[in-house]
Amino acid sequence: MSKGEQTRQEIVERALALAGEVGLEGVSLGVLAASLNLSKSGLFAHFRSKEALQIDVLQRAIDNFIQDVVVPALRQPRGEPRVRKLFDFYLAWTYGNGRGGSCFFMALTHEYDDRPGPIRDLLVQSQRDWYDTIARAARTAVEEGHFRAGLDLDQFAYEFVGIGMVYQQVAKLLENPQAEERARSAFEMLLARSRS
Amino acid sequence: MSKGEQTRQEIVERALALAGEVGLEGVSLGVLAASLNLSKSGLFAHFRSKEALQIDVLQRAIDNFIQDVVVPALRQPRGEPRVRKLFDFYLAWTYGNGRGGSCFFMALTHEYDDRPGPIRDLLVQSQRDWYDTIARAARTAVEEGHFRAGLDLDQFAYEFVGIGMVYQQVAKLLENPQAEERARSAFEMLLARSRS
DNA sequence: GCCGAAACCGACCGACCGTGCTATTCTCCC
DNA sequence: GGGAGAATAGCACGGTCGGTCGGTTTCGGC
Repeated sequence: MSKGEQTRQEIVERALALAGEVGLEGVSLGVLAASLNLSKSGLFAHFRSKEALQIDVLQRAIDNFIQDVVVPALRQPRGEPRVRKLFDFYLAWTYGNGRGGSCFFMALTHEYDDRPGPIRDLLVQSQRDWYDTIARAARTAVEEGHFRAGLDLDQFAYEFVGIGMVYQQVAKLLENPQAEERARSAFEMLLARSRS
Repeated sequence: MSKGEQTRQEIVERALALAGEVGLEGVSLGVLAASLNLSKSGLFAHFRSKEALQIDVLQRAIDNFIQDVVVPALRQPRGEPRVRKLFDFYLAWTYGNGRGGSCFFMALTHEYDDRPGPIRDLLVQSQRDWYDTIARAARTAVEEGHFRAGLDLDQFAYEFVGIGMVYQQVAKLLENPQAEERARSAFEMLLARSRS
C-alpha cells in the first residue's frame, strides 16, 4: 500500500471516529486535519470534495458493520442460533460504536432523511441491505423448522430493528442500565412469537 | 401580548420548523432572521444567546407534543382505548412533524446524546416523561382489567417506543409504504401479549 | 544517488458563523 | 400627540468554514 493510500485510510478512519461524536456533517476539514497532524490542504488533496470524503467514511462504516456484525453471525449455524447472534452483535456494535455516540447509521438516518444526495442514497441502500440480511437469517430459521412456516420475514426484521433502536435511546441518552435487559427481554418475546 | 412577545413566538415557531429540516444546531441566526424578514441583530436581541433560543425551541416542541399527542389521548376512556390513541397520535405526530423530517425528538437524541448541557438535560427529561406517560396509560389498562395484572409497565413503554422509532426510519428514510401497516401490526401484537 | 512524481504545506479566498454596540424606528401609554 | 421605552436595524468583530493555488518536501523506481 502506497504512502498516499495509507494516509487516506488513516484520514477516513479518524473521520469516522469524529463523526461518531459530532455527526458526519459536523466533521470539519480543519479539525480533522489537526487531529492527524496534517495541514488542511494536505488532507484535502486526497479527496475531490468534502462530500467525497463523507461517502468514503460512510462506506467504511458500512464495511465495518458487515465485518463486525454480519460476517461473524453468518458463521453461526443456520436458523435461530444465527438470528440470535445477529441480534447480539447488533446490540454490541450499537453500544460500542462511536465511543459513546449512538449507532452511526441511526444518527445518519436523522441527519439525512430529508437531505437528498449520494450520501442519503448510500445510507438507504445500506439500511435496506441490513433489513434484508435479518429477513434472510429469519428465513433460514423457518427452513430449519425453528420458526413457524408462514412467518412474515419483513415484519420480523422490522420489529428486530425497532428493539435495537429503542435500546440505543434508553441506553445512551437516558442512561438507563436496564436498557440491555429490556432489549433482550423484548427480543426473546419476538423469538417466542416467531416459533410456535 | 406585546409586539416583542409576538415576534419572539414567531421566531421560535419558525426556528422549530427549520430545525425539523436541518437539525437544531443547523439553524443559523442569519438564515432564520432572513426567513422572517428580520435583521440578524434584531432577532438576536430577543435572546441572550443562541443556546437560549434553542432551549425555547425545544420547549416549544415539547409543548406541541403534549398538546397534540398526550392531551387528546388523555381525553379517551381509561384503559386500552387510551393506550391505543396514544399510539395513534404518536404515529401521526411522528410522521407529520417537521414537514418531511423525522420526529424532532429522535433527531435531537442523536444530535445531543453525547453533547452534555442544558439542551440535552431538557431533552432527557422530556423523553423520560414520555416513557412515563406511556407506562401510566398502560397501568390504567391494568386497573381496568384490559391488560393482565403484573404486566411490566416500563417494558411495555420500551417496546411501544421501539415500534414508533423503526416506523420513522422505514417510512421516512426507506420510504416504504408498508411502514405504517407494519407498525400497527407490531403494536397489535404488543397489545395482545399484554392482555391475556 | 538522481529525478520525476506523489505527497504535503502555508497562505489565502469569500462566505458565513455567533455576538456585541450604537443608532434609528416604532409602540403604546399618559 | 408627545415622549419614554421597547423593538429593530446597521455595522463591525474575531473565528471557522470548505476550497484553491503555488511552492516545497518526501518517496520510490532506476
